[in-house]
Amino acid sequence: MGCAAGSAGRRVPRPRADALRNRERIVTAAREVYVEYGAEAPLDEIARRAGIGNATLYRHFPDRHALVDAVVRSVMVRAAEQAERIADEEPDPFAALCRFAHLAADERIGALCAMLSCGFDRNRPDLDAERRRLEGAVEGLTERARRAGRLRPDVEAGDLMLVLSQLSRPLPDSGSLDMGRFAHRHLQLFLDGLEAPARSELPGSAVTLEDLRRAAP
Amino acid sequence: MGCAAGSAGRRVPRPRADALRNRERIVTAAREVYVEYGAEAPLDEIARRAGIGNATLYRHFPDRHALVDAVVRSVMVRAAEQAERIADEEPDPFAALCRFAHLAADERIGALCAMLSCGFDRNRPDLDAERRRLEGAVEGLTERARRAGRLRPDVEAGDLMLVLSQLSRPLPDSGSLDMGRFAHRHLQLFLDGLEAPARSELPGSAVTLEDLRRAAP
Amino acid sequence: MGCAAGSAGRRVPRPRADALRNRERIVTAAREVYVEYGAEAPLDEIARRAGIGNATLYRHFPDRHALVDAVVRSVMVRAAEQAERIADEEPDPFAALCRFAHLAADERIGALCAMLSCGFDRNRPDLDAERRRLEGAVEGLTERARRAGRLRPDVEAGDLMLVLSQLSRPLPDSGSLDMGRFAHRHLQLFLDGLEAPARSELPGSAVTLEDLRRAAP
Amino acid sequence: MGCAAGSAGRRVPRPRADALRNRERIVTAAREVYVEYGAEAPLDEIARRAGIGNATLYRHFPDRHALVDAVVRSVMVRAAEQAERIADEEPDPFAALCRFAHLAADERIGALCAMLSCGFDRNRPDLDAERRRLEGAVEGLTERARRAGRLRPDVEAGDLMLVLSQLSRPLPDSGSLDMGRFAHRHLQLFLDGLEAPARSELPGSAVTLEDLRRAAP
DNA sequence: TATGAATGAGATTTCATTCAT
DNA sequence: CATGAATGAAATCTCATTCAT
Repeated sequence: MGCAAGSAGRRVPRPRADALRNRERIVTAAREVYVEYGAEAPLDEIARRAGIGNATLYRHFPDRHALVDAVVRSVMVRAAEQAERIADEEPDPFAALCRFAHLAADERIGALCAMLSCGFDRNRPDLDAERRRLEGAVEGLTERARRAGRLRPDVEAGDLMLVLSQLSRPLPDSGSLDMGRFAHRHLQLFLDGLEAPARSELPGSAVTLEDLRRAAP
Repeated sequence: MGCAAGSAGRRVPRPRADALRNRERIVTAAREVYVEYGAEAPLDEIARRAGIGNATLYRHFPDRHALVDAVVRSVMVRAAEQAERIADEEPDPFAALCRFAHLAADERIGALCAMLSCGFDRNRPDLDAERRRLEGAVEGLTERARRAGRLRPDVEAGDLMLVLSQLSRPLPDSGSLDMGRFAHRHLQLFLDGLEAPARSELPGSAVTLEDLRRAAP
Repeated sequence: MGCAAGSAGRRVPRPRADALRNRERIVTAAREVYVEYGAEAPLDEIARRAGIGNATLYRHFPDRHALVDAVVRSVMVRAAEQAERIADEEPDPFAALCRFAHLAADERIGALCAMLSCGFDRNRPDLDAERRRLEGAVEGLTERARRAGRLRPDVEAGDLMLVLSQLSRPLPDSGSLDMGRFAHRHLQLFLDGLEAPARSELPGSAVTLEDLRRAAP
Repeated sequence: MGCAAGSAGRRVPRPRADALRNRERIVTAAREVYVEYGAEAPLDEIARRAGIGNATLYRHFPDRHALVDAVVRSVMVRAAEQAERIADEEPDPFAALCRFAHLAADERIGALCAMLSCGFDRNRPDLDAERRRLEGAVEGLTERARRAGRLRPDVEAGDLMLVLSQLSRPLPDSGSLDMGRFAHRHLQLFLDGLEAPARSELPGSAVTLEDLRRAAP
């Protein structure tokens, strides 16, 4: 069957190759720039870094929100892919959780949490699929660890995701400071605590992914 | 005769009472606004909130940096005071650490960590006194807990301060989300881990306050 | 001899059917959009409304001016056709004038007067034929009424055309206001005055179509 | 009694002289530019013409709407003043109406009708006073003429205002065309018709000022 | 001294027009 | 020939900082 004229006469013209490439370059540049400058980064800087005119950026993403959406989506997908891969490869349930956490930190998930938090907005049903995929993968990892008795029972996947994001967030203007070094250290410290038996009753209730989902602006 | 007009023509005018009050109001307003808007808050908004003209703000603080300095100094002092008070009042070394951490989170120390990180800038010797006072107080608390065997020995005061700041940072635009709830929960989770025996070797070396001091932009 | 494939290699390709249809759709869409948005309407909106790509629009009309020309030409032709038809059908000379005026108002001739005024530009000899046809038709109507003593003798066809355009121009952003209602009312009021005997000497001299012709930018 | 500390301790600092002067210059420049360019005139052009920086314009008028409001208010006041003065000076009721109409045309009331139509917006209660003043003055003139039997009884003040605005509107881009000449001519033609006895029943009902008031975007 | 006002530099966004598929 | 994409120039608006009262 031909890939093109499948269904009725509708015109769904396949996106042009160069446009796709540009779109990709914009999202990549945006992720870098967001990590570097924060979410307030000037769009012109993103366009410059992507090597395109600023108006081209607006053709692909009608406003700054749409670009953030795209970056969030891409980050979610990458994180989900890693979670799924690790679930397949790593036999030890807690080690799997740890590997995922450190990899996600390397993915700059914390630097992008400004945007990620938007991604959990219930008003963005267009991110639903990606969100559910990521949630499912992370919940799979935590559930497995919990069943194996390797995770404090009062801790949820949402707790992990939020702490992970916060601990790996760059300090604003922390030019020369290598946050990565701190992030991995503190993440491991935190993970160690997750495996140890509970010592105190935690204040508040567990943070579920549903909580994060309700959190958006 | 006022205390000012000591020698002949020299002018060492004691700051007027209203000027002092204005200065105070500006710093208070700035702290609120920074917590609310982030460090990019428009200076006019701060002036408005303080109930003064914008030019008055510039008379007291020649540029945006000077104002941040003042806010940082005030936050440092408040945190140091609490640390010192708790050290006096709380007999249990680990409980003292915990109480300090939660109180500091309530002080929005995380919301202000953008500015705090500036405060550790080596180029601001005018913050030296306050910084040393805060460092001393927190190191006192951690040292006491460590000696009592209630703190993982591979953890430093700087680790605590940094994690504390990160975990209590508000999510950007987290409108309806009550970060306080999460902050205290995750802080406690982290503190529980600090008390438990080490389960893994932490990556990187301990974060000392000296490290943070070197981190500034 | 066929008109097309006359000599050897010359290319005088008869316009393709679809190209003609596209051209027609563009002009129709442009007229609608101009009435709706004014002459500043984005060309992309016109292309969208016509259901074609924007570059196609440029193929047919090299610049915004050319498109306006085409719309003006089409409006002129429609108005001329009506004037000619009414001249044939309506025995009463003044009633003919009135019917033409009200019909032209319904044609949105006022909404398009921005462009019509361009149409009288002497620099557009390509509109000459259409302009002369419209002028001829309207002058025929006024001349007949004047000869029958039903029209103030100091009034010219150009006066009528200009007043007609002005009175039926939509107010900018007059969202809910039904200009049609006002236009027809005030047009009739004006026409009543045209039939009545002169009460005062009019300032200025009569507006001839030649005047309008010289008016363009 | 001092002019300042009249009532309680409220601070209503008298606007500075230079600011007032600037405000005045902006409004004047805006009126000119609107007449010339239409309501879409670039704000930078207005600022340039007023001889101030563009940001100063924004200090006085937070957005383009606020500036239009100010221009509308000023035009309304000038027109009302003229109507009142003429009512006092001109003994002949119909001549008074005519003088007002021609003067208002000279005031470029038609060129500004884009903005005037906004001025009749019911959502701008801040224009209420000026609007009522103008309405009152014009209704006074028409009522007097009607009572004297010098005005078609089926015509209202609103009809006059609207026709007056439309007939004196400049053609878009009518660079070299002297609209003033046409405006006065056609206005007089229309006014002649208003004094003559009715020849036909007008379509629609009279346009009251209330109608215009309801017309806004 | 305190203040409202002024300002230029920069950010976001739109649009007519050109380019490449 | 038709089209989506690209683009620079311009318009609106914001804000840190300086100026004048």
